[in-house]
Amino acid sequence: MLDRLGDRWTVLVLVELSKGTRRFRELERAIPGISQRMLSLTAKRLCRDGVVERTVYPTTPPQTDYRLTPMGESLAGMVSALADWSRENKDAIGAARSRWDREHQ
Amino acid sequence: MLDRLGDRWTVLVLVELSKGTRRFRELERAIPGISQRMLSLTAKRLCRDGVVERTVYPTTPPQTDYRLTPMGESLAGMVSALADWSRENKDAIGAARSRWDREHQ
DNA sequence: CTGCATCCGCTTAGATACTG
DNA sequence: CAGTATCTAAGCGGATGCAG
Repeated sequence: MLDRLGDRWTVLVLVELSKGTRRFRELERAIPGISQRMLSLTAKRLCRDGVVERTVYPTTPPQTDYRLTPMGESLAGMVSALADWSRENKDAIGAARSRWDREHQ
Repeated sequence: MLDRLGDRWTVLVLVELSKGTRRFRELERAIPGISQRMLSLTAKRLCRDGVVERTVYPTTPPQTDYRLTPMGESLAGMVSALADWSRENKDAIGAARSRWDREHQ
């Protein structure tokens, strides 16, 4: 299950959806660098896992809303905590890497 | 920073080290399926990031102890929480996948 | 707008063999 | 025991084109 979190985009999608319901294009714009393909794949997998729910409105142009399920909310909470941790320890990790790289030439 | 957590083995190594100091072989045995190569690479990266510390005893045969740094402890705490979550929601996710697969044939 | 299909290059993991 | 070196195969992600 944790494998999914390593998909590079999954965490970013979860964090964005934790802020509220988003459409496909909104997610794409909110996540710099993600391609349509990866957003589509990531969203599909999250839907399959039952942490994200998709609602399609058959309008023209079509519209699709993505939002977290209750299970997704709880997961996003933990992921956000991890994201906070990484921000807080960003400098310490950078320093550790610099030291390591210097000592190992 | 979160990228590292997606390395598939990183989480397992962190969880194992959260139980206490471990030697190379102990980690290898405790993590089914990991190869020497991946354990070596994973451990090295964690050392570089400053979350794991390595102590080498120049005995024969050689011995190396791995243990979490204080920063590593805090990270391992969050990772363990995620691991617990995945265990608790394992069934729900499995059910969601089965339902999804059935509906999407 | 919201995707899926295809092709392709690159990274990565795994297997294996070898060193100190 | 504690790694490193090399090779190979698979998977992932990006770009592009097309469809509803």
